[in-house]
Amino acid sequence: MSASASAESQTQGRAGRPAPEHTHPDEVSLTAALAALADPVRLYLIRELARSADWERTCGSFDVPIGKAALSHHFAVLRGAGLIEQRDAGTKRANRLRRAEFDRRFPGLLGAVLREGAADAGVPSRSR
Amino acid sequence: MSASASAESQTQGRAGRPAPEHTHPDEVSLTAALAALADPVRLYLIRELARSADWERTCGSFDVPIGKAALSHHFAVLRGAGLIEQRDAGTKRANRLRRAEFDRRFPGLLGAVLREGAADAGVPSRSR
DNA sequence: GCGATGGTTCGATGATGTGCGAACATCGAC
DNA sequence: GTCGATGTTCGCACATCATCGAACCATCGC
Repeated sequence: MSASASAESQTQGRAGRPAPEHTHPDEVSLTAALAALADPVRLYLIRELARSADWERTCGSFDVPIGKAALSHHFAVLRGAGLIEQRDAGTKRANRLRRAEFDRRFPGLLGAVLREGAADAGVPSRSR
Repeated sequence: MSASASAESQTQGRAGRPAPEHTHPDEVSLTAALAALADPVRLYLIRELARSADWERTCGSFDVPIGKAALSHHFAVLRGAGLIEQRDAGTKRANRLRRAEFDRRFPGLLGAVLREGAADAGVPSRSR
């Protein structure tokens, strides 16, 4: 960090919170992207985010049968795969699906995954 | 190759060999499909099979830096994900990518994965 | 028959992933 | 300042996965 506080702009750069590290889809390997998508919980999160407007959903607004710790981990994985962007909003954390960027990096991939309707849809079950 | 006039059936239903169990793409969950694709070795196999004609490549014809046991395992995974079909050909085992069937089940998925060119392409490295 | 080739199966092993609970940090509200 | 809500981080347990070497089995060619 430099002397003058930089970029306190739209992303609501507050001090204190780790200020989530983001990975751009361009820096993500196909294997990593597929691995990030190959999980029922994360798939569900992606699907829900795709149905919602940007920044509409906070991390806690998802009905998943896991604890906070595990959920936080899943969001970190999605972030690391360039699939979502996060922004601090007060005490909560808002999310957005990086559809355009991810689509440019992996054309058709997200579309194919989201097109898959009812099969794996719904709240993921407890069994892996 | 056509010299073998055993003519039991083309899928070679012989006794002895396990006669590889196949899973149709229709019975595969999206999660399972993605998990099967989310591995450098398997991704390489799929890519190579996509470049080759049906039944052209045998299991041992791939240049991968792993032992036979691991390779056999990977083929089993691909089979279980409905991605490939295998047929016994004498002492070898021939493979084919189930492109059409898989495409009907997951439209665009294989295309998106194969479209991804040089990034993860080539012989997979030793590091997972 | 015999041996060589090509794959599969069987443990074992190390790595990775997913889950939890507890402790901690930050923010908004009072 | 204190409290409650929201997430993150830290071990830790447990399951799954990828890999290996060795044993095994079926087939082909001789």
